Amino acid sequence: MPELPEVETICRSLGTKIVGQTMVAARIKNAKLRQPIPRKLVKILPGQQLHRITRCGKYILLHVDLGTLIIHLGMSGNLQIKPSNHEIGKHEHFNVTFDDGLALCYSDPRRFGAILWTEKPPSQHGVLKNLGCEPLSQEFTAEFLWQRARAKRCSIKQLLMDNKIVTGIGNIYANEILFATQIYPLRSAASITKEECRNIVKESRKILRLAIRHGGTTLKDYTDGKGKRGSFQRYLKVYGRAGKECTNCQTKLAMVRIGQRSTVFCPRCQRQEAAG
DNA sequence: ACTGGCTCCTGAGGGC
DNA sequence: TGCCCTCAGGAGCCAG
Repeated sequence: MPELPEVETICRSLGTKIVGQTMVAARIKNAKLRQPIPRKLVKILPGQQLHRITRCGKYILLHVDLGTLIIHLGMSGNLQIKPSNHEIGKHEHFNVTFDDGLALCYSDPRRFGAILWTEKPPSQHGVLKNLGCEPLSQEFTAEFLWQRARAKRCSIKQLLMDNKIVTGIGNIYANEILFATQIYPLRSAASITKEECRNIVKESRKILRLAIRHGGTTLKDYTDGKGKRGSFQRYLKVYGRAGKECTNCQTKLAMVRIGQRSTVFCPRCQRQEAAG
């Protein structure tokens, strides 16, 4: 489901409700996710206070007394706050209840997500230690992107979706960023100029920030921690619009598959050869 | 060391 | 109505 703006939105919506609360119980209904949910969580979480909720790429980190819960939502995962006596949903594989009568519930129909536990600094955990830079951080610069891109043989779109280089950009936002920068998605990453990198960095920040401000993109069932839908889907210019008119030049938008993912672009605005 | 392709899983939607 | 096929917001793994 979620890319950076959706994960960020979820973190913000959860924080106001449960940070500072103490866990009283943890339940695992179906441990079978991408990696099994550690059974020991049922024993070790009760009694621990939730201190902070942070985000690392598309990972959500719940910092408690003795360690950190690392949560990934995969394609269809969701985290929501519900009353602790709520009816357990069909795909609600895990939940934690707090001392004030609320529960944090993890649902994931496709079970591509993950719930992990570490007692070390989370940045040392295998899923986090190799993550690239945050696109909204100062570290993400034209120079950084250009240096990484020139050494790669993949397309620019795959580069943007490579979490070891930049974290948090998935298929929707990669499509939107390339449209905004008028770059043909199949262009080789190595052919992207420093000026184009500057533009990619600028537009990435702009699009991701705007998406966060609108609570993320709800295509089907994504909601934040309080069950509220996002509205950034209204601003999507290419994703999900194959065959429709380009908002810029009215040319019919085209679709190709890159690395098994649908890629929508404007054949006129995002020309294969450099403009000019 | 890279790269592309496959895979995990469920559900929705289209065509027949 | 129902069956079959395709597609879906992610990312780890493996062969080449």
